[in-house]
Amino acid sequence: MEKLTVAQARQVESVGKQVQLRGWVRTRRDSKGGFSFLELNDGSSFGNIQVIAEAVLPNYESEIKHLTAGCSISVTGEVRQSPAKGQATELQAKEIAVIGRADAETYPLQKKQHSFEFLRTIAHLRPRTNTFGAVTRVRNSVSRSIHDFFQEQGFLYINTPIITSSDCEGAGQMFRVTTLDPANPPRKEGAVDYEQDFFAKPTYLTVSGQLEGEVFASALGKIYTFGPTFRAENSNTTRHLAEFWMVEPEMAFFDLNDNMDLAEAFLKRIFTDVLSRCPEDMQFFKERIDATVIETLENIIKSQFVRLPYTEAVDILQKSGQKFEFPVAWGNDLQAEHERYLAEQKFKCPVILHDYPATLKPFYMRLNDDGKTVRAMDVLVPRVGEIIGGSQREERLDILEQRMRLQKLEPASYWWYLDLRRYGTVPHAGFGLGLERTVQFITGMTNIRDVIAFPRTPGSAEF
RNA sequence: UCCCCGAUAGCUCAAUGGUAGAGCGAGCGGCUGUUAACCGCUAGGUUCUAGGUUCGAGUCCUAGUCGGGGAGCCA
Repeated sequence: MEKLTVAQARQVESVGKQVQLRGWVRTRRDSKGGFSFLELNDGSSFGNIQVIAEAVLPNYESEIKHLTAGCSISVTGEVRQSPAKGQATELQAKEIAVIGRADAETYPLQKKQHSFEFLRTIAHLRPRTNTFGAVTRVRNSVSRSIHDFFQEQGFLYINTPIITSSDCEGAGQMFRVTTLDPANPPRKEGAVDYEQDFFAKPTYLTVSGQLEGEVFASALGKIYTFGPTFRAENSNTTRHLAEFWMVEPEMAFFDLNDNMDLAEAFLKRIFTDVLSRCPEDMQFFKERIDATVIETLENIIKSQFVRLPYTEAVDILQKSGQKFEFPVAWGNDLQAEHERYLAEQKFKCPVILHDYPATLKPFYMRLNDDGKTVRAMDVLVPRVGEIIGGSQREERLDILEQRMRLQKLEPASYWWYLDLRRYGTVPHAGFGLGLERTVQFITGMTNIRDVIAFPRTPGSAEF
């Protein structure tokens, strides 16, 4: 007996095959003719397969008539062309074995739409919903494209440490990692004595693999990391997580323009792949979540991203005639409302803002000849905002040290990072792409907590 | 962290300070291949928690908890 996935059984090529399918019942419809339709899903595709269960099956009255959403079953039978509209094929059951029941009185998922807020409270069951199944397949497609894209271009996939001792990577609050007893830590002159901690120094969860990525780019040329990242910021928004996944390519001998070219090609590849690999899922997002998602991706793939120096952006915003809550002035960070105006109203496509004032950006970004701006870039997309942040890195030792002191950082504690500039320094660049924000943008899902399996946010780490 | 909003049946919501309801879901029954199936009946409530005002509180007040949206931080 050939075991097929639901996705395979839904293909017309499977008609005539005797097969076994295993999965979870989505719904049961009893027909007037004294038999039942079961909608079976196993996650292999968005759509279910319709199983025809005739009353002659020995367990029809005892078991099949009591199947409800959530029950797991194994069905053997013949794949047939469906006589009715709605599906190409269906499975004529010869035998249905109930593997696991799901008491309809207590099973939280019903044959109806649930709010995303409610589904978050049952994160262990929400992968069984249409939406979360579709999100999961899209997320997988994105991850696969990330590897495919970089591998095909000769990048090496490297794994940078999750636990770090750099206490100031520059990207905000960090989670401390310790084995000390919080109720009674060892002390030395009043302060906690971290020399007695596991690593004999304070350690944290990484906020970025960039600095380590630069180490490998400075030896192997083109590399990328792809892993979890942690920020202990008390951020309560639809775009922030305390634990999220980030892709960080780093390339030797790349300047900012090369970096922008790469980021643009990278995003276009991800979008192209998802449209071709997940058409059914994307159609669902279009119909139920955001009518514009497919069109938006198609337009982006065709068009060129707008590349706009910060200084020009300020000019455009000041002359826009728009009323902004926060005033626009050179040297100020652009607010969400400004970025949104540029991406959603002015250009209606991804915008790469670059060459920001040095005072707004971290020490490692390369200083321009004007002495006022750095070779930074942010890729902004409509609705989600910043999806990529990156820069050309400062490869000149003296300027890098100057910039560190200016930002009150101690060069000595970055001795290994500075060694890259002392020995065989080269111009290089890189960026970070937020995986969840990318999935958000593709799917139209409004809350980032609904595009990751088990979201970690302030006050919430259930499951 | 700041601002705003909310919490009532399993879910989504309604209820002028005066007997807590509907739709969906579930159970049972009906129905010539259904597909958000349809029709009928039934069951289902500590109105988030603790105080307070009132003859009387789901409704008003105070505090708290949790959730949502926006802002900041950023991916």
